[in-house]
Amino acid sequence: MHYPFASIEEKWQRRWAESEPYRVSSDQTKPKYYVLDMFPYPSGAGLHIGHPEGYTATDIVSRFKRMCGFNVLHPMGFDAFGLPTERYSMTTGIHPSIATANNIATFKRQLNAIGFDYDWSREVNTTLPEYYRWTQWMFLMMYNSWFDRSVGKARHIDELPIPADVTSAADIETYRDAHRLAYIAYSPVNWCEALGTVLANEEVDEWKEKGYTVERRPMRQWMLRITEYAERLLEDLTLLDWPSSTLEMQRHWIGKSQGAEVHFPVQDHEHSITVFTTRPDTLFGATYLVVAPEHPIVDHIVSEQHRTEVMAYREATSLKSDLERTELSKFKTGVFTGAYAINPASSQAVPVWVADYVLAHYGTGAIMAVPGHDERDHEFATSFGLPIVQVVTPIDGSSVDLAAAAFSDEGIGVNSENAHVNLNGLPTADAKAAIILWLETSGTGRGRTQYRLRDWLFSRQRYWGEPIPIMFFEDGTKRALEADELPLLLPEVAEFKPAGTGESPLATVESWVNFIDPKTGKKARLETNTMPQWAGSCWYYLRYCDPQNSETFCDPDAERYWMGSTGVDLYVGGGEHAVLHLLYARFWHKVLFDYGYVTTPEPFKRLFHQGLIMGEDGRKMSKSLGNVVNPDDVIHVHGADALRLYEMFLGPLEASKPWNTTGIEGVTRFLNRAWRMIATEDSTLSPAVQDVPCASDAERVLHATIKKTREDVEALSFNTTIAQLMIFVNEFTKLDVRPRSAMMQFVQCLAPFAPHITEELWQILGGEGSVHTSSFPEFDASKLVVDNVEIVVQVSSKIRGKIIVPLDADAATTGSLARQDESIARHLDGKEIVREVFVPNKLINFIVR
RNA sequence: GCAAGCGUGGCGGAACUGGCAGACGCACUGGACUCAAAAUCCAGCGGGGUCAAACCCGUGCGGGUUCGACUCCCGCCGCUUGCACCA
Repeated sequence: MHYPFASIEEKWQRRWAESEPYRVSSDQTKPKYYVLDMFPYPSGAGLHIGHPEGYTATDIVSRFKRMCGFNVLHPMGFDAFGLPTERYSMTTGIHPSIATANNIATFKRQLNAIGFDYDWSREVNTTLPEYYRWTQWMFLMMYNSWFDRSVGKARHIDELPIPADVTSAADIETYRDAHRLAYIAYSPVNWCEALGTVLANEEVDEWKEKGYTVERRPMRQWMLRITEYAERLLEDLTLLDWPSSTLEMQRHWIGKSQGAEVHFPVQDHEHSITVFTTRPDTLFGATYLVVAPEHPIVDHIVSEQHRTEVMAYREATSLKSDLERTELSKFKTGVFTGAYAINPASSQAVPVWVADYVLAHYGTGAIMAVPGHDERDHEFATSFGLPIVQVVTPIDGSSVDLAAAAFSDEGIGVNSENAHVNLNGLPTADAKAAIILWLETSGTGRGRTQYRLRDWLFSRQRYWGEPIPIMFFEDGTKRALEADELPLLLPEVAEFKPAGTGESPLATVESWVNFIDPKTGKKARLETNTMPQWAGSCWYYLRYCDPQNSETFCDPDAERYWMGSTGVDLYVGGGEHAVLHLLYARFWHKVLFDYGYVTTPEPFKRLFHQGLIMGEDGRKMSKSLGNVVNPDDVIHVHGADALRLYEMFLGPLEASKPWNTTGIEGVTRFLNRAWRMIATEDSTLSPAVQDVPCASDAERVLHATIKKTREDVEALSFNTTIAQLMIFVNEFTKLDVRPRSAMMQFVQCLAPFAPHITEELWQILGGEGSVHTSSFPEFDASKLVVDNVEIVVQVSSKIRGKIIVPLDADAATTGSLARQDESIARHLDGKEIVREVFVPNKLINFIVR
């Protein structure tokens, strides 16, 4: 006999839609709690079973916090720009905005069917002009900013000091452009000549498999200067209550390393090659240099004799994907340029090579190779017969065979001496300091901190994204739109095919691209690149605080209230966003912070990643494996409350765990038992429920349940909360007469988990108003205290019995009671007790000989 | 290769700060109810051992610390995730 979940859920969802009990209050006198989900990309496939996991978790927390007296913000929205929709439109001809609207409608229907408490009046949709207007506004904020390293923060571009020798208007603009946080650069992209388009990284493999050629080609791109924030992004990680693995990943992604740059003059040229190294102490062992194939100096220094070979190598490199350049190439390749550079420490002439194991975008794009003390250089030197010199020896004085392998540990300097500096005998740390001092005094280099983090390639050659609000005039100058000219709308088009020139489909919309600028009267052409999908999600959490505002992205009062002191109190989402989204959003937030638009240096105080729900076979759910579970089906058979409860009961929120179809019957059974504990089959109050006081044993279970629910919900440990609620039902079902007040408090504990059945039971019990706006029950610690406790008795650390003693009995009392126990007496018989270990209310241990 | 995390019954998982391993649920077994089945209720359910008990073994493997280790330390093995020539 099932409780009537279908009619109950339908009824309450309808009532909630009408009465809006979850409408966010603007009452700022109450303490706020901001709990946020990572908003979904509304794909055509609808909700999958993984979505409700994190969403149920935040829904439970939001309902719990509301019942605890907080003003709760628990919003939802859609991150709807993106490639899949654009590709769908290319094949179907349906406009992306139509497809997006349809998909969002499906998502909302499905989300509402699960009974989430979103206030839909605060919904955001990144593709609506009222929203992306502010995304563009923030882009312009960065465009109009430079990073003042002396104070470590962004300032308006007008405040950028212009050097005295920069005088012409054009030069000043060029100088400013070189400092803007949003700037144009020529950056390599995946270009496919046959398709006439730029491909996203994730598309490259797909097209290569189909036989297309994809090359890395530098193209004009917008970049965001996130690297200026590297140090702050790294340091402020300490302010966060995040999973340690995510913090570690962000640290690694930022990749701070200390070292030095060293200038190597090139023989018979004016040029010198600057390298970055983290082991400047090995400078005397640098026997050759390697520059990245893309390094501009190659053109200048390559000898005639080697030019053909070097250029061919460079060409071959551009055809390799990043993957082929790294993982798949087992052997290092490279070619000699014919040029030699002077090692400033040893004064030796060393050959300059080009090799793709050196990355153009890291450090200076050139390295000094120390094959004796670096594995990669060793491998390369061995392949090409380059000399290997030892300049570091192990601390323990043992000898190493550098012909066989590099010695890359720290150690003691050897063979490292010239007229001015001597590293011999110095431990690595001291040697580093000594050589950096010499580099700086001799002008051949300097100490330097390097970050692995790269500037953010911020443009996409796509239609379905935010247009970049910049226009270019025929005279080569450009103008950014003013705030009052936003939003710059996407034009309505019927074709989404790329322009064929590497530009976005927007380039083909003549009426949009070319126009007369009303402010200057000049003929202008709009930027045709659009922003990447990450853009909209960089600030959506701020828009939820004040979603309808047409004057500003978020009213300062609303921002201060909802984001003040902690930022978002709890942010739940998949671990796949551990680096990019969370790093980008932190970056934007810091720029906003520099201008005082936001109150906190960090947007998300506490972060939690829900684990993956796997298929019943333990493998990742996927259509091709046929192991996908559809939430609509589960709701149809078991109800939304059972779905919610089961997803939370499956295991710890952060763990990945397999779905189990019979498992959900367990929670269904629990809900049925809870129903029968309180109500009859006719949905009236069970005659067993009466206005009687609680017996003390039952009362202890009740208070333990309240305590456990309060504590475990805070800790997001929902599976153990549910286990306790099950214990409650098991205990109280045994009673022939069940106190009404205990039943009501139980219903309140269950309410955040199963909002529909509890609302109905609350009504049956005669509760006032909605259970979800009632006050969460308090527990009384004195009701948890027991008179007697069971104590474990061990003899020589082996459990030999259990005894009941009064609470807080002392060692003497416990010891004598224990000795009276028959089994204990037998084990102690004829033995000498050499020691007694006593833990109050837990155990007593007799150590015997 | 580097980094982080995880290994507990047939299964999902619990176990505070080192103190009764296996809460809760699934599956399974037996019983009650039923003409029968479903549903429901009751009981059992790590392995060995015993008529029953006593007792022995048991948290990936090997060692260590401790009166006492799932928990702490060292070394392996396996799995998951992320990064991947970052000089």
